[in-house]
Amino acid sequence: MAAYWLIKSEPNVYSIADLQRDRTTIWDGVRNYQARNFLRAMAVGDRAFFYHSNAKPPGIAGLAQICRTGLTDPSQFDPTSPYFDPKSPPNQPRWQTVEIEFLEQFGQLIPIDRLKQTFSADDLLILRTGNRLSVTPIEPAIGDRLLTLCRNPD
DNA sequence: GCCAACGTTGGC
DNA sequence: GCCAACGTTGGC
Repeated sequence: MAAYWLIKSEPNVYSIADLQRDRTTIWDGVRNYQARNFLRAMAVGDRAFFYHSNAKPPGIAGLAQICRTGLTDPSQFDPTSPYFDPKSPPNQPRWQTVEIEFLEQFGQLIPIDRLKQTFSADDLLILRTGNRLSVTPIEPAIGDRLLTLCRNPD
């Protein structure tokens, strides 16, 4: 049973257009244990809403699919990476992640205001004020409704 | 630029 | 283990 997730990215760092261009990417740089645990729980075939944070306006831009799981995030061992973690033991890496592939970019971005009109903070954890988790789960029924909204916003 | 809401760090 | 200080995220 494929699950839904929501992943956040600042579009000036990595956008849905970048994912479309690359087709796939390793979702590196997550350095929060709760978010990492969600990454560990992902399965191939799960779908992730791609949210643009720190954008004007912020909102859901597209959809991706998990295509590989259980990867060791290579950036934790790269001293030149902003995500370098010198405390991560090489024989027991702290940070795992997944590879995602582009599925679609929605015809228009679904701004956070629209999400708040349709869903509660219990439905979508990103709507909770002060929430900083970059990876969050979405219940199947909510995900179905959200996908319908994203594809038919008008 | 402001600030709420965390997570992390480090002294004790 | 406690907790104050600090840093970060991210909407507004």
